[in-house]
Amino acid sequence: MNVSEAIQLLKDHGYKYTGKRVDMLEFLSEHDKYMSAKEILEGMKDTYPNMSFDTIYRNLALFEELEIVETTELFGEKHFRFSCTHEEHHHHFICLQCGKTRKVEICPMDHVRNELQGYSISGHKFEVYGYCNKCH
Amino acid sequence: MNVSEAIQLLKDHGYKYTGKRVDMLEFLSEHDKYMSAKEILEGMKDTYPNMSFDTIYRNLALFEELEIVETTELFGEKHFRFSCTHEEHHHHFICLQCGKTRKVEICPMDHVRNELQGYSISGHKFEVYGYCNKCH
DNA sequence: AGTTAAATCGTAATCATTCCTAATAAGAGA
DNA sequence: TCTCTTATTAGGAATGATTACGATTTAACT
Repeated sequence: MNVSEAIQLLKDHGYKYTGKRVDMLEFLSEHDKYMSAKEILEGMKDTYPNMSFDTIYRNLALFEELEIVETTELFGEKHFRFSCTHEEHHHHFICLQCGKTRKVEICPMDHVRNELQGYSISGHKFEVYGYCNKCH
Repeated sequence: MNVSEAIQLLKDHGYKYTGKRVDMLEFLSEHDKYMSAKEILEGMKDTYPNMSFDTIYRNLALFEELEIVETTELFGEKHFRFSCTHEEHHHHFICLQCGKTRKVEICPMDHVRNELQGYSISGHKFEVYGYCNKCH
């Protein structure tokens, strides 16, 4: 997934091409880490000083729906990052200081399905938290 | 962990024995599932019709600190359940309908530490979501 | 250029959680 | 049992993230 693909995806679903959406996508793409809505709004300030929270939240929700971004809950706030791969299922190590991530290759579900036979499984979450080399 | 042990733990740490705390502990213990603060307050209404949110949240935070309860985020709200074991590290399958849980024996961290050598790991989260037999 | 529906702004509303202050009650000691 | 000290609590106000809404603007199509 990159910015062009994301824009194409929006078009394919009948959504309009707007400067704000492109800017948000570029900002997300450039910053390879989990960010809060406020941080993303802050990052738009240079180009769009009056961008409203409504626009941020609405577009992020749209991006999430189209799987352009991945989300998680950190410190009681929803955080967003540009989807690092669109094809492969994966998990993350997340730095609690800077929000940067590192892919974790292993998926625990491979080992768990046997244990939960008969249950209807609709999803799972596996995240490792800590501090990256720079923040440690 | 049971109610008596929890009360003893409170005493050992210099906290007072109050009817409200005991009632909360009993309610949590009887309901073997994740519940929101509101649900727990609702459950207290019979015995303590005027119990305040402050009391609920303050005591739940205390219980969490003493590891009497386990917590997780569901549907954007913090949820609480009586700690099912105090000794062993474990994870849960969680029913998104009723909140009931089932222990998952496997911990993915056993397989992940090698992958993340050099990182400072401070925690992790692994939860499986779905619907239990009754709710399916 | 004109039309139309989507997108956006600015602000108000919502909802979970936290904070604050006066009143209450538990535990310790006399 | 009585009093004193301090933790606990009720009630309501404050906070902070997120959502909703009416008015205005703008992208996309004719």
